[in-house]
Amino acid sequence: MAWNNEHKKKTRERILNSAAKLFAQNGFDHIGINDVMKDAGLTRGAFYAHFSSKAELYAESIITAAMSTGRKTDPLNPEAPSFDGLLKTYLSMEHRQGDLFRCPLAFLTTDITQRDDQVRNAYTRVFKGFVKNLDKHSIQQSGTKNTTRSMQQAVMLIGGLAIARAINDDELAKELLSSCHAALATPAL
Amino acid sequence: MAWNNEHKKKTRERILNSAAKLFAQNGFDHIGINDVMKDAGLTRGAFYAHFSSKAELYAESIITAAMSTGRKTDPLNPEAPSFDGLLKTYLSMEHRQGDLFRCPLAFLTTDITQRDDQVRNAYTRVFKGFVKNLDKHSIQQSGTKNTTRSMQQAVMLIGGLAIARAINDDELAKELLSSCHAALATPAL
DNA sequence: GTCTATAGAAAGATAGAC
DNA sequence: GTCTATCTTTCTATAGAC
Repeated sequence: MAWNNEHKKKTRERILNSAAKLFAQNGFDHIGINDVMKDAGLTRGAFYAHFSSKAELYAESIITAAMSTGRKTDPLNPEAPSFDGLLKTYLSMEHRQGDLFRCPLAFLTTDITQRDDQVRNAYTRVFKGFVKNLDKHSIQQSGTKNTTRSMQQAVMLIGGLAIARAINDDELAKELLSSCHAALATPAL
Repeated sequence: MAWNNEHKKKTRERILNSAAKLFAQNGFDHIGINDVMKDAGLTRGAFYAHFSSKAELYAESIITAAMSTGRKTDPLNPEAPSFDGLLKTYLSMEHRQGDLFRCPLAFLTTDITQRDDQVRNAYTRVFKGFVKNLDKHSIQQSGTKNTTRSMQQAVMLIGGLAIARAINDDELAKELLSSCHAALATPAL
């Protein structure tokens, strides 16, 4: 019984990690339950022993993806990079590519709009956490918290990356990402 | 012959307008050719007399949607609003709702990432035009052109609206939109 | 819990009548 | 050019064996 529960939990996590990766890269509609299960080393039929629907998996995978990239952005985590290190990483061409890490806030922005409340709640929760982390960085840097400024910073990061991913011109994407970096690195924002 | 060609052109435009509206509101995968044709007052089978594929229709509909909202943003158009009027309109809760107008750059940002080059080229072209219009506003206002700043402004507008549409919390969305407006109205950007 | 098999629905694209 | 009918594929979700 204890072993079974442990095994089920591990399997569930494997499914979630596969889902977080595949959904972020390809969007909800282009990934089937089959794809996720295959990536996790299982088959279709086993899915419903872990989740009740594809939408539920999607919502949970957003939280999973956010946690795996978000640990690196919490300034209270001793392993987290500096604010400028965060900017460089987040607004990099590697992040745009999405092979190693992918923030679901930027990779799934408009994908979320078409989903049910279960999914949109998950996205909203992750966005609030993202802004809260930027608030913490503000406090560390300047001693003051300014949520308006944190939201502007969030838009510049998430929006900049999302647009850089949409456009089909690598040079323009580089210029766009570095423009966003410049807006955040100077005292402007 | 002349009448037929004129009629075909009108029909094609009706299809494009329906597509621009439905795709922007619902994304590529949730709108079928059937939905578009029904909205245009026709049926499925007639579609392929006008377009060769759904992807081609999507690419063209992005240009159509951009033109219908973009005329209002070109400062060289005498009917266009002031820069601050543009900010207010673009970052409004009505635009977030999308009933009257919808900028495809913000409504389809991550949707584009999954499509073929035909579609991504259209999006990229529209984005470049958007930045160019912001450049023109800069010149009118301050006499100097600053493309880096125009890109930052574009990200704040497009990204802010896209995120406001994704989150499931009207109050937070209002706060987010007004934060973006504040960033653009002050001399900061 | 995981498998194979399948039901049932939706949608892109084509064929052929008018 | 537009219609109806259809081919074909894809995918969610369920049933039942092990």
